[in-house]
Amino acid sequence: MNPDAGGSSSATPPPSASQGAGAEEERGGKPVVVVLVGPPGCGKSTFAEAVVTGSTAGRPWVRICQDTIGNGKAGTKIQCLKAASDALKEGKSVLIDRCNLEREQRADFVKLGGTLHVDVHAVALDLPAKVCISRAVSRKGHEGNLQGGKAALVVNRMLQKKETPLLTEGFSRIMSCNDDGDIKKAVDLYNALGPSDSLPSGIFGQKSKGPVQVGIMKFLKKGDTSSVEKSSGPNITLSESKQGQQNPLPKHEKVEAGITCQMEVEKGLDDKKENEEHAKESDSDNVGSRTLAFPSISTADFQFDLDRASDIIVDTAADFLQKFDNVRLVLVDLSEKSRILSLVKQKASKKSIDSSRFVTFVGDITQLHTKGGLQCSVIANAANWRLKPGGGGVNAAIFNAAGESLQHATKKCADALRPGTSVVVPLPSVSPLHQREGVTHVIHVLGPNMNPMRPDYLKNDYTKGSKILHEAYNSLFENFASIVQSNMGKQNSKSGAEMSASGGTSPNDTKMKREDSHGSERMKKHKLLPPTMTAKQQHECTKANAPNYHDKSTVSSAAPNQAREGDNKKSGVVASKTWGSWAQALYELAMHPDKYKNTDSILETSDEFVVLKDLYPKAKKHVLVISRADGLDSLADVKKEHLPLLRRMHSAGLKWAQKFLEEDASLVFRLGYHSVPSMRQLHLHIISQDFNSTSLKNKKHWNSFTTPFFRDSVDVIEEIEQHGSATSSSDEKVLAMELRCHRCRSAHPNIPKLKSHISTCKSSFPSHLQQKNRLISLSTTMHMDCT
DNA sequence: GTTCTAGAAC
DNA sequence: GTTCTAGAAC
Repeated sequence: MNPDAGGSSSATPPPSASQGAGAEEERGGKPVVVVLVGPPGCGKSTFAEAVVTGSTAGRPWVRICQDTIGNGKAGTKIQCLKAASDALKEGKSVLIDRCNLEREQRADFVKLGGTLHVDVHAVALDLPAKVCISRAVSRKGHEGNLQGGKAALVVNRMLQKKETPLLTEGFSRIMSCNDDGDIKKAVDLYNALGPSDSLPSGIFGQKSKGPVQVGIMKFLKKGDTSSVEKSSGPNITLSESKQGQQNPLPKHEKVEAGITCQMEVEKGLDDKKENEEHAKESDSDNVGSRTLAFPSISTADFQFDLDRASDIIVDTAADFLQKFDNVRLVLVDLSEKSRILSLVKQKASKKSIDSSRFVTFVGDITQLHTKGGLQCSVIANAANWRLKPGGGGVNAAIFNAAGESLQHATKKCADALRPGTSVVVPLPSVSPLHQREGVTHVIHVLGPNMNPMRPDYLKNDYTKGSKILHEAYNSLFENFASIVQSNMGKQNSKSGAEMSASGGTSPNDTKMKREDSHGSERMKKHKLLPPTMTAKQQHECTKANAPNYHDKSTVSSAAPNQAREGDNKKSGVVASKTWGSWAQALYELAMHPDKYKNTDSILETSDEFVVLKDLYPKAKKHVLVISRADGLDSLADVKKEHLPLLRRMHSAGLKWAQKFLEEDASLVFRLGYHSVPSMRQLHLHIISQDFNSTSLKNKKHWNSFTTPFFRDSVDVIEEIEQHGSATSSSDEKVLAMELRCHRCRSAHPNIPKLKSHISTCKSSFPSHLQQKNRLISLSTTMHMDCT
């Protein structure tokens, strides 16, 4: 408290209510800034128009639309700010009709409101992505010229970056509309808003999408005994647990000091009566709902070192159990001889972990209740990155046991996972796993992969691998804790109120809780979901844009990726390469060529590769031979074992070059790979050397085909034969090099001049290219035919 | 004044 | 990815 500040005259007028009111009276109203938040196709403009034209209460409204602000054409944010400022000064309320999905994009409008002492509202049009996409795709004559197939891409990309508006940004009111009904209600609300009326502050209409995570420490952490009864740990006797709440284990789950609970021990539970009794007791003390059963992550198919893995399991479990009382972890493996179980058991006992709250269990994770007598409401799945069933092991077993409903539920929650993250999927009650085993939640976890045959292979880098495995378990346990907390919140509304009240600064509980859940959503977005476009989004994008499997020969859009990589590093997830949304198209095609077989872009399909015309050809003839091997994304992944594949891809490329030469004998082809491809899934370019194409537009396009960035297929094959890998790939710096003719090597100041030059340059190709069949022309193919 | 590019925005 | 535009380059 600075007495000077309090006593000083209003050199800088504080945004006090009285001052604001005085100004309003002068202007005869109380303007407001309404920042619309939503992707293209969400109906922002319709909303704004409806408010502007439908106002029944006399409030003057101005729609500030960035798509039309420049004399009917798209303008800048600055123009919008200026227009908004002018309107507000005239006492008019404004609707900011631009996407405003990211905090930074809307910050200036919030600031403007602050400067002019008017309330700033956010209206988030949170319609389902597919609704926005389909609207954006099908609309005609859009002011911002965003329609058709590209709209899908744009919407998807924008939604990835979406940051839910927060009160802490400076909004006095945030309203979420989740469907057209909500939107109508919001329009009605603003239409009925008189010039001097104001709307209540706070957050309205937000759907709670997941378990609340913020505040969980307060709720479960040791030391906060107000809402959680402390576990008494291993010293409690079984009889004392009759009241249930205190002992995390029911008496039927006989946990030895050795902490391994084997199925044999539980055989007696097959007795129906006892089972019923068990179930009853479990229900009453609810231990099942506080138990997580999990398989060892990454140690099966992903071949993670068992010794290291067991250390990490014990470490993360110990940390977790120290932080949270009243929860139980069960490490499950099928075999009695399981080495990971025995290692974990050993290390856990050395570390003196509470053996009643961390147990190892031999059995089938999908039959813990019926066969093992264990009640575990939450089970973890060692998932694959696409969250798809199959593949064998625990993943296949869980998806099989849970039935289709798990697949559907999973799709609703997430589309893909990055190594080191997990996602909670509430298991529908129709699922056999729910009905039979009492599993209410499955948490999919993706760990690090040390298997060269699987995606995201870490090449035995255990520094990275261990970090990711740590992350994976931490993420799993945190998500588990959030489920427990959410359950307890449901059971005990008093505790929930305590949690909110203990938030302290919030004027009302509802607001606080909503903000919390909101924070949790953000956390979920940043931490749990993959930073790149989700598989579902990709799918929808592909559907909307098919065929969308063009090759992107530039890296011009790498910036957002890099930013996201930064985020990953922060959260401990280290990715070798982040593939953007469009970068997935070839992968999608390679995995499911049948889906696209009716497009004329696909020239040939085999078990090993797909040949297709590049959607944005950089020359008269430009096709791609795409490998269909999962996990083989670029030259960096190529090993000796892939040589036969590379040779066959080369042959396929040659065949197509020859076919094109039959049509146009003047062409010359080069076959090669980009050192650093923009799209995942290894693909070989077959490109004619005329570079006569309107799609070749910039320096990066040009340099990606005419500098050492382009790696001739023959050289790649030779290099792998000799060294086992493609070592001499050049980096992306060469893409910024000066523009030189690929024939005479003359330099040119810009793309148009260069293109003009190459259209007439008749120089022979550099001698280096004329060797080893790097160039394919009629003469070379004739020669090849002879030999 | 016109052309071109880089970067923002979609 | 494409479109658009401000400002650099000519």
